[in-house]
Amino acid sequence: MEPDPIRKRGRPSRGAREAILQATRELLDEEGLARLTTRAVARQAGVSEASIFYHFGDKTGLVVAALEASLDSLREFAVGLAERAGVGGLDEMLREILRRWETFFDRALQVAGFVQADAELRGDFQAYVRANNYGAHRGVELVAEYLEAEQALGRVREDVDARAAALQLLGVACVRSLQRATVGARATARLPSPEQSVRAFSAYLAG
Amino acid sequence: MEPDPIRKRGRPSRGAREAILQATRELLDEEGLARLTTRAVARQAGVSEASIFYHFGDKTGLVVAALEASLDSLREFAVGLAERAGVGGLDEMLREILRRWETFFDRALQVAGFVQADAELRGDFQAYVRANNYGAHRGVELVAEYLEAEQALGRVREDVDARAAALQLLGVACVRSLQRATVGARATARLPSPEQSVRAFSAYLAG
DNA sequence: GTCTATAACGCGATAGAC
DNA sequence: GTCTATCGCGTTATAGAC
Repeated sequence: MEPDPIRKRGRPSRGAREAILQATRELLDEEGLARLTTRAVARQAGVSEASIFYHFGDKTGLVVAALEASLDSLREFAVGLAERAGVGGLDEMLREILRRWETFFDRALQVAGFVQADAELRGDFQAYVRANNYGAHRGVELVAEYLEAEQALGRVREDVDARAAALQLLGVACVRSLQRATVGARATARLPSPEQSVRAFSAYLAG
Repeated sequence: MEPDPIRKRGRPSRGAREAILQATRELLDEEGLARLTTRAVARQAGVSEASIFYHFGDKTGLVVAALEASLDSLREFAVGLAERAGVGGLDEMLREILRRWETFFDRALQVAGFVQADAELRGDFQAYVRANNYGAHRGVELVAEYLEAEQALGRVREDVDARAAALQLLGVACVRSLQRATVGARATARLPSPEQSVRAFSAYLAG
């Protein structure tokens, strides 16, 4: 996916598609989804606007292609989660879960909120999410499976509701991410720290 | 969009300001922030675009004025929360908290995400939030104060970390709201229900 | 496949009459 | 205070040459 780490300058007569995707990711991080225009992407990638439409059909196709890649990291972590029950400390893993999902929510919130702000876009986006079986419930299920695996190992009390607990844990990450988005990165310090949250949470889990 | 649905009776030669605000709120709910144009507001309110700029200076002034009002309901509930400790069942109150914040997050997520999607807008918005001392930490503090008041009454265990617990509770509301935004209203059924969440949560609080 | 050029449109905002 | 009319700009997307 990243054969050419050199920033594209001039006209890439081959590899325009990759240059466009790379430029899109960069602009998304720097400027945000609302400022992402086909014009800016073309300029950053060193191609013409027409090439974007040739390769991706329309602007939506471009954005979807660029965002899909962002999900890969969390997906990889999440699907292997239950298998790692018993490995390392429980608190350690809970912190890692918090950290991973917080990073994910940073992007998800941006996309979700942007899409939510446009009634027509919203419908299309929800259909896309459903078709790919994305959604918060997937995360809850995977984390719950991990907690259940820990229950089987005796590190989590049997009478804990794993799904409810998983939702609570992801909720902490979600609010922290929202706080960062609305008040700024440093303002997350005004919330209970991840360490404090995990300590309280594992006190509950371990009884 | 049929030609001129005439939602407003005639031209409000007085009360144009109120008509504009009302139209703004309606359009925000119906179409979303991204589709909110001064043109659409003018049409819905039955005034000219120029009147909007006369009364609110620019589009931002209009949006801020309209959104401020949306906060009133939660603010009123939240500041009186601690005083209502001991009133009614604990579970009942937890459900009410969940319900109130979920409604709030439905709007907050939309605004936060939209703003997050524009780098320039983001800075201005964060400054505004800080100036008004808004942010998730306010909610955490107010809910924590309620839980502490319940601790004083003996309905919540003394060794529970009230702030960490408050963050968990609001987190549940936040994820549920995000699920609704991304997957659709009915998809919240794929998460643990508010009742299930409250049951697990109060089992933790009460020991 | 990629370019240049431009069409077609909607936007926020303003000028000036009344 | 409110209107009509319009300006200037940025946007997505397309046509047609090469």
